[in-house]
Formats: sequence, C-alpha cells, structure tokens
Amino acid sequence: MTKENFLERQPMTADRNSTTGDKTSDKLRSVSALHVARQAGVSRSAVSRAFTPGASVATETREKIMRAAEELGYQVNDLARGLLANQSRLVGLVVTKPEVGFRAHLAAALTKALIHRGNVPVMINTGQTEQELISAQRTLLGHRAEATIILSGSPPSSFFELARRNGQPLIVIGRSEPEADHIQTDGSAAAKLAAALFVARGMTRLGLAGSLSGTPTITEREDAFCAEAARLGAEVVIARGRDTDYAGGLLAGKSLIDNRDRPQAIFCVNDLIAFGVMDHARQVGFDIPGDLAVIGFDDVPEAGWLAYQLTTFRQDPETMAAKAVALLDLRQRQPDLAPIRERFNVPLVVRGSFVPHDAEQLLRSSS
Amino acid sequence: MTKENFLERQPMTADRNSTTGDKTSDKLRSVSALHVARQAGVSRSAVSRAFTPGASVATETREKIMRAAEELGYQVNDLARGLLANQSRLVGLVVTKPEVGFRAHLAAALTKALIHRGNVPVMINTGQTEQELISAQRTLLGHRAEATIILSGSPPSSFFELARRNGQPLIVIGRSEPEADHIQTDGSAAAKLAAALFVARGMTRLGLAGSLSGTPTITEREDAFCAEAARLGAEVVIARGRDTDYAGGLLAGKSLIDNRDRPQAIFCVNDLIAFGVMDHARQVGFDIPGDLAVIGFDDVPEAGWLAYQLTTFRQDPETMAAKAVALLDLRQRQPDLAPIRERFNVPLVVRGSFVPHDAEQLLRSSS
DNA sequence: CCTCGCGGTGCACAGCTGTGCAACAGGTGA
DNA sequence: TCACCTGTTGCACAGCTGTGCACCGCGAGG
Repeated sequence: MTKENFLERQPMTADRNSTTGDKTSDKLRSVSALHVARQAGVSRSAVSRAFTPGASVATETREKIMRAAEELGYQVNDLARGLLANQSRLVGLVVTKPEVGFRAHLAAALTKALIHRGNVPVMINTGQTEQELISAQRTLLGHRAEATIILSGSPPSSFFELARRNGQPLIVIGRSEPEADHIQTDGSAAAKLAAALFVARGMTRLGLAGSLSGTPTITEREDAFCAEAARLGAEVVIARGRDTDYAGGLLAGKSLIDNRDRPQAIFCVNDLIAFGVMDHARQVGFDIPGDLAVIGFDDVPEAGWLAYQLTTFRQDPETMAAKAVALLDLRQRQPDLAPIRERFNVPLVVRGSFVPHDAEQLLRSSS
Repeated sequence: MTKENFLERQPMTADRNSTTGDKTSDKLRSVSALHVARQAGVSRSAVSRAFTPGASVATETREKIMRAAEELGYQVNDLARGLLANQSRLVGLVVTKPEVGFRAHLAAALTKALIHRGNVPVMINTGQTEQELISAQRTLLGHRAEATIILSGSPPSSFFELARRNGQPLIVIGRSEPEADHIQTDGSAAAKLAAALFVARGMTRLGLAGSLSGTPTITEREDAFCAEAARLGAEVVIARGRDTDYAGGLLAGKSLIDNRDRPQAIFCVNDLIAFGVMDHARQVGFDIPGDLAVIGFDDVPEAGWLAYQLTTFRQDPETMAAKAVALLDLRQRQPDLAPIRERFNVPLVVRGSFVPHDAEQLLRSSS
C-alpha cells in the first residue's frame, strides 16, 4: 500500500483460500512471518523481532506488525522456533493409570503448574515395560522436550542413560533415584508415626494393609511401619492385595479382619486401600473406630467424605507440583549440578477413623 | 572407513562430547542425520529414507544405517519433520479439572488411545475463560497440532473460527456443537428411563439433584427427567449444588431430604453428586434403598464400592475414546465433510441403591 | 553386443524462524 | 558544520528433514 521494498520475486503460495488445489493430498500451508511482513510492509526479520520479547523494534513498527498479524491470524511456528533453538517447550509426564487416586491429582497439578510456566505438558500414559518407557522417551527426545517427569514406575538404567546422552533433564517423583533429581515424601516418618500413635492408644495387635506391587514408595511405608511396631513391642499382621487400589484393600481387609484375633488398628499404605478395608470391616459388622482404627496415606478428597472420614497423611499435590517446577528451573539454570533430592514430610489429618491420644485430649479440653 | 564420497567441506560441529564450550549459554546440539550418514558412509538422504517406511533403500544400506544410528543414539528430529510437513503428531486435550470424576477416566482413556495411534497427547489443563481457551488453542496451533479435543466447557465461537481458519480438526465431547464434530451420550434417554423406572415402582414424589454449573450435558439430563416425570404425573422437587461434585451433592441432599415430604427417589445427574446425596441421607438416618432410592450417572469405579452400590448409567470411557479416535481418522481422511454427530446411549447398571421392577422379578425368579 | 528397465543413491531445494553483522538515519555535542 | 553515538532495519545464514529429479550400475532380453 505504501512502500513495497521487500523482495517481489519471492513466489508466494498463491491464494490461501483457493479451493482449486486438492486439500486431501497436502496439508494447507499456514500463514508465515513472510505474509505478515508483506502485509505490514516490513522485512521478515522485523516480524520475528516483533514477536521476540526484548528485541530491538520501534514501537510504531511493532504495532503495525501486530495489526497485520492479527488480521492474517498469524501464529509463530513453534516447530521452526524449536528447530533453531534445538529445544521445544514440551515437558513429558510419564505415568501409568493417571486416572487413579493420588496420581490423578498429582498429574493434574503438574499440568497446571507447567502450563502456568509456559510449558506444553505431554501426557505419556503407558505401561511400565522397559520397551514402552524407552519408546516414550524416544518420542519426547524426538520432539526435543525440555524435560521428562516420571510419576510412577521404576525406569531401567538405560532410560537414564538415554536422557543423559541427550542432555535431557529428568525428574523422578516418588522413587529414590540416585542417578536423577527426585522428589519424594517421607513415607518412612509417617509410617513410624502411625505405629507410634496406635501404640500410644494402647493398641498392641496391629495390621498392615499393603500391596504386592513392590513400588519403592509403598515398600518404604510397609517396612517402616513394621520396624517401628516391632521396636515398640507391638505385633503386626501383614496382608497384601495385588494392586494399591480399592479391590486390593477389600482383599487385604478380608485377610486381616476375618480372623479370630483381628488387629485393633490397621495402617493402610494408601487411601484407596483404606477405603476397601473400611468397607469390608463395616460389611461384616464392625464399627470404625470403635472396633477398628484405620489410618491411610495420601488424603485424596474421598478421605473427607462422610462415608469414610479417614484419618490419613496428607500429600499436597500442588506443593509437590510447585516443588517439581522449581527443581526444573534450578536444573535448567545449572545443568551440571549433582542429582538433587527433595524429601518433605506429610502432616497427619485427623478425622473420625482414628483419633490419636493427644488430639482427643485437645478436643475434650476445647469443648 | 570404507569410501568417503560425501561432502568433506561441511563444517561438523566439533566433538559433541567436548567440554570446552560453555553448556550454559547454548543447548547442546543433538546428533543429526548428517552424523549418522558420515558414520555409515552414505548420504544424508539415505538416512532419511532409512527412517521413512516404504522409501526406496537397499536392505544392506538400511541395516548399515540403523547400526550407525544405534551407536550414535540418533533420533529423528520431529520438529524438522513437522516443519516440513506443516503438521506435528500432537493432539491437544482441553479440559478443566482433569482429576475429577468421569473426566479423569475419559482423559486417561483418550491419552492411551492417542498414544496407541502414534500421537502425542498434550494435556491443556486450563480454565474456561474465553481468554484462556483461545490462548490454549494458539499454543496448539503454534505447534501445528493435528487436532484439538475439547473435553469440557463451552468454547466461544471465536474458538471455532480460529480452528477453522487454520484447518485444524476439532472434536467436542459432551456438548452438542453444530459447528464441529461432537460426541455425546444420550443423557436425555437415560434421564427419561430413570423417571419411568421410578414411577413404575409406584414412586410419585421424585427428587432431582442437579447443579448450577449450567453445563449443556447436565441441563439436558435435568430437563429430560423433569419433563418425563411431569408427563407421567409425578411430582419433582429440584435441588442444585454449585458444582457437579460431592460437595454439591451434600448440599442438594440436605435441601431435598431435610424436609417434611421428602422424595421417595432421587435422580442425580452425576455419580459424585449421588455419593453426596447418599452420604447425607444415611447421616440423618435413612436407609437406601429402603427409605430412599437413588440413581446416578457415569458409573465411575466408586459407584461399585460397597459403601455405595449405586445404580447408575454407564458411560464407558474406553468406548468414547475409541469413538473419538475413529472420528479423528475419518475427519483427516475427509476434511470437507459436514460436522459429524455421534450420540450413543448408556446402559443402566443395576446395583443396590435402586432395583427396577423387572430386575427384581428377574432376581426373584432366578433364585 | 546393444538397449532397456529398474532399483538405489546423491543433489538440491523448500519449509520457517532467530540472530549476528553491517548499514543507515537521525539526533546531539563540540 | 562535523564527528559520533544510538536506535532501527535488512541481509544472510544456520538448523534438520523429506522428496522430486537426475544419474548410475546392473541384469535381462533381443
């Protein structure tokens, strides 16, 4: 319209809205910075600079470009941008069964925090086979993802090797992993506290509802509970369902409760398991906490439901997600740091399924 | 090692493992097809062809290349590939609160199905503001995502316009959306059936536990239930919590039950709401289904828990995810088709919270 | 022995962006 | 008026891949 000092010989790709070409064979090309440059009467570099924060562009020029971009519906091509930087803003979340229990809340909190940070969270919902995990990581590397966050499972060492070779930051949540940055809750301290609180209430026949899954997170809690109970002179009966879910809780509950000398209190490594245990106990006629005390782990929302009122250790997904993002920041600033370990402890949320000694006193004195 | 007929002048980027360069300023360049070509003693095109299914490469050459790629840890750069094709394998899932209720299961099923299809699912966990939705869609367009799937919320028309202009397939789940492909369950038929089943059991004072959220999916169920009940001459009391969650159910339950002439049966638009209603009813001493019958919607796993045994309409997340993927296939094959609507109905899963007349007969005759 | 066909391979280009470098305009101080 | 400095802009290159086109070698058929 005004001056046309850009290269005219450049063969523009015809009219974008023409319906002559067969759309089926080739994907419609989208509007690029060159289109915007032509529309605004500036060079393509100027367009690039207008969309780069801190670049040197005159205010007037930037506005002109932005107007043109708006008209044409221009969107910076993140593929080209990433190609040049050898880095995309993708962050992979590797997780199995992301719909279940605490994992669902953690995954949701992570996606939210990552989006807030300007990242693009990719949800890799896959199995735990070495084959599947490596395949997932290859996909992420192919897209030059910024980092990979592992929410569940125990990746093989080849997995870490692959990430290391490609300079890909890795964050493991839950598992203690000396080769990579990891975040975990102090399940050991919590389990010990559970045992101590049971014993302090005079309970000496304890139960542990665990799982055969063999996850490090879970076995840590199991071992700590048993050790502390033994140290305090209490007897522990162990029952394990197959998975760390409601069905597993039902099974463990059956095994623990349908017995001559059933335990007076049960520590469940998981809220879901606790729900199963409680439901079975009630079905066979026991009162909670009258006949049986129960403590869980996670504090998923269902723990607060009237049907359960479960006393449990609270893992806060938002806090953990914030921690993971902070760790990612740090790792990107200082890639050569030794693996970092973040371990934080979990408060007990007291509800109806078990009231510790001192809490009861507190309640009584306050009334 | 053998012949070296490739261009020698090409300035290779020094030694990849050298620690002389400052890693902090620039991201480590990864191994490209050129490195593999040099290692295997072939041209770069050959490498590209070796990784392209159906391309013309001699078997011997391909094996040589694959060996070299393995040694170097080569991974095709999907950014460059996508840049050329103007299309990445990303698929966006736009969803709010992906950790809650049925949405969690649907989102998980979708990510699984998409990964199985070779896609990279991106979880956009964001609010429902027009601003937020548009921003999410711009991110996806910037990465040249293959498609966007909307799991919740009612995007503004500018959203559809943006997708249309960029040739981006859009699939809406739950909402009836004339402008785009959409999948929905026949909530209307289900709600009608619920009303009819209640009336068939001689119940004439009915309750509806809904929500103020105003989601089209929810209001469809509400309206259909009320209409059918009215048609059958039954009275309906309506109560609505704020959200379609447990807390909303508690509130609705209070409002419906703590009344002189409480309903004999309640249809809840959602399993979570049903749990809240049931818990409140039991807390004030009512038996289910003796004093109060309840029907829910979704059939989340909790509905099968012993504490609830909720009779509810089953939405199968796997089926819906498969449907969505099939729709995506079809849309990519034929981009110019008119918007497609997939609507399928949901079976009633009978459990303890309400047993329909015929089902009871069946049970009695079978014993 | 010549020609033809065909499978395989290399060259070169396109796709879109960020940025170093040089050029240029305009303002300012001497 | 002139030198100088600063802010702005354009050019050109790099980054990595897929693929059309041309070429080449080799086996087969006449």
